[in-house]
Amino acid sequence: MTEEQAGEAATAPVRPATARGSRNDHTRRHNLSALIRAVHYGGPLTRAQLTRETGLNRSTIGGLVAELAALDLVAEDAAAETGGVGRPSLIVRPRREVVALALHPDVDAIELGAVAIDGTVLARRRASVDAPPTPRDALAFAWEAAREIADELPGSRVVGIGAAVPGLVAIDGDTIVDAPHLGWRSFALATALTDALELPATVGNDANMGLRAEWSYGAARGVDSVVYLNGSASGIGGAALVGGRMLRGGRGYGGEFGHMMIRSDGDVCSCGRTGCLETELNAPRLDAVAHDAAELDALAGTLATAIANLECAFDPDLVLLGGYLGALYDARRDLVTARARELAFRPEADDIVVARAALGGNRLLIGAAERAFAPLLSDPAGVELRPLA
Amino acid sequence: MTEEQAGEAATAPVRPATARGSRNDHTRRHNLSALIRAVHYGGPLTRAQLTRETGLNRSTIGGLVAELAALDLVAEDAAAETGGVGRPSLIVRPRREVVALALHPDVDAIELGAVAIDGTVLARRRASVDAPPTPRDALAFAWEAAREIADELPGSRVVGIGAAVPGLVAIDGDTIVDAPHLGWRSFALATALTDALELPATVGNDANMGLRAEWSYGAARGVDSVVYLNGSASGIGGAALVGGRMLRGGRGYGGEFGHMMIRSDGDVCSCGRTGCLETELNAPRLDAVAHDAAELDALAGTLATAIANLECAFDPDLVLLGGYLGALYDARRDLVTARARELAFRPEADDIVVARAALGGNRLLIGAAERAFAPLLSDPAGVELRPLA
DNA sequence: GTTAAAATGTTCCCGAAGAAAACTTATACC
DNA sequence: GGTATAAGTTTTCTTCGGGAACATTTTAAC
Repeated sequence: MTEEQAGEAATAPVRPATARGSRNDHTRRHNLSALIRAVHYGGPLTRAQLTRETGLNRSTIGGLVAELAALDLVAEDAAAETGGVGRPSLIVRPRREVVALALHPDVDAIELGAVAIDGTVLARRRASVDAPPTPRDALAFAWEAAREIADELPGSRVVGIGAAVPGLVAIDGDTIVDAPHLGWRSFALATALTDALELPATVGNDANMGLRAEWSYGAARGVDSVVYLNGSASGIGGAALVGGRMLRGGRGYGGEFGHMMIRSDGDVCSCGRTGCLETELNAPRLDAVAHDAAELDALAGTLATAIANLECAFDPDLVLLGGYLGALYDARRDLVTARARELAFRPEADDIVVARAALGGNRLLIGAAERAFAPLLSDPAGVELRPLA
Repeated sequence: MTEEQAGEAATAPVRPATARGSRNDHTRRHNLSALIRAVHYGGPLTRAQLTRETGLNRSTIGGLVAELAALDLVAEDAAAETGGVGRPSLIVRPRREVVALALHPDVDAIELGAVAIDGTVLARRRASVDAPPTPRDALAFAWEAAREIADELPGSRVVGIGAAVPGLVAIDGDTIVDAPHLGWRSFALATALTDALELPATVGNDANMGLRAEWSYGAARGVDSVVYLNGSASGIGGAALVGGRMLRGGRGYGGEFGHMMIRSDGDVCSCGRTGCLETELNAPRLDAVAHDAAELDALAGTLATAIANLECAFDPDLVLLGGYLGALYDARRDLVTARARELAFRPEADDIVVARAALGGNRLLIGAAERAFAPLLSDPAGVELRPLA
């Protein structure tokens, strides 16, 4: 409701997705959402800060915070230290009892975590596997790990479960269309998780989840125009934030930068095409040339070419690199940046910012949990939480 | 305010651009905006249709339409033909007296048009030029043509002027950073237009304007995930709609697909890089091979490669081709589509839809006018219209 | 120590906005 | 001409946030 003046936003709203009119209570929902989001992303904040940040009247803030407190989503503490003159403002903090579960099945391990609404990972279970897990394996592990975590975190209330999967996930947030490294095809994981755990479930691509986490709590915090490239055992995952929104595309397959053509006379990729970024610049190849400076430079150049191409398409404020691409970038930081700026089409190429992803092994758990939290953040009063048990 | 549940939208909202709270009158503005948008894009609609479309109560619709009518933005007519039983609903239509001016300076001509709020081009003036016009030329022409058009359209009220420029335009919608074919650099065209015509002015890249027009009234109508490629005398312009929003990027340079690398061993481009799409597939080269079927096939293949790459990045619902790329597509329709599907990374590649842009010579005028209308559409009661005189 | 100033929380009242119900009007169908 | 139906109109009601007045809590000045 406040997105009208997109003067300098990275995207300009054109037509509303739906031309729905708005009723009065939408305003309330929007404002509750703004408050819970503020403390979700910004940590504990005083009511005075919330007043300034939202522009709402302090009497209104009082009412809204009271509602969030009644929902047991936030708690109010007296300020420990008083900043200055005047009555100290109450501190509103998100309650860590409010959690989301996050699942990450990958080729070598399955992981489940409980992430609090303030973004901290409260508990996690991990099982290494010799062969890629089947969906059944993942569901069984999720069920057992969830019970263990429930014992570990008594009194928690869970909003749902999010899963980050290395593969193509349909726009419905349910169906895994194709996860080649896991060998999963056309599996409705969210439905299966809901059946198994009796929780709302959402599934997403791992790169999207990673970028979401970095944007919420990591190196892309608050940056609304980001291109993300992550190198992992399952290839190169890509994602983009366009005007503060995740690029998803019509079917959910947007952001697959690992299969953009980077070299027209390149090698044949596992996907059947030639010269994909993922084929020209992958983990085995990187390992092979680890001690050959010249060849490492060449791979860094390939990365720079990819960055320049993505700059051309997205003009992002930040290019974020994770996994082995982050490692390559660290090894050849100046070369990558300089070459990307050299190859970039746009003027002011010195503004190009490349950085390494910040969140470590918690990234995908946090990202998946963010997806699970989304409905609660959009409509704090309309989502039912379930005791974690 | 109604974009919360992005369940199946092409983008998922993550954090609000600003966490601003909302006051009560925002609701009114939002609903007025929804109504004026509905008739702007959808043409005359009955009040009953508006009721259904917005979900608002019919008493509310009555009040809102009355306000829009008092602002002289819409008029209400009795229904000519009654659809069925019951009292006939009044027809709400946008008033053609409400216009925007649109300017399009290009290498071979300057054009100015007046576009009504229903999207019809009411008047236009065009001046062919031998050499690319200077900004001063464009301003002088705009001033004179605006006076002529004012005489032609007495009683009109104008919301502002939009300009579509072949080149890089800064995110501020004012500065032309670099328009190489015009030879314009670092020129604040919007400011200059406002000074000259005493009207609010906005400037945008021609490809963005073209896609905006096609999305509003053309081949991309209502499709929220679109990639657009337009071939013209000034090269290949690109634009993308991501989740219903124009991809702009951090500085406004997003969507420059004409300079994405399409061939690593390609020719040197005017931008200094090699293998840019614009260099591999341009108008002179197309003309040269017009009668050589094999070579034309090769160029169509290049186009298909570009489409496949963009599919990979954006997963759009539609790839729209304009200018000479539209002509090439028409000449090799099956080949382009088939090859793009073959080269595409994503599954269900048969879903890939390529189409030719629909709006003809009015496209850029309509798109530029859309930009000028934007503030009015967002806040119908808050924008002042000036008599066109 | 007392007092003033400042900043914030709290309470109560107000206007604005849309919903809903009741009433009115206009059309089709019999 | 009577009736059903759909929509416009008017009136009343609820909800929401804003704002003023008052209460509370701290710092700073004397």
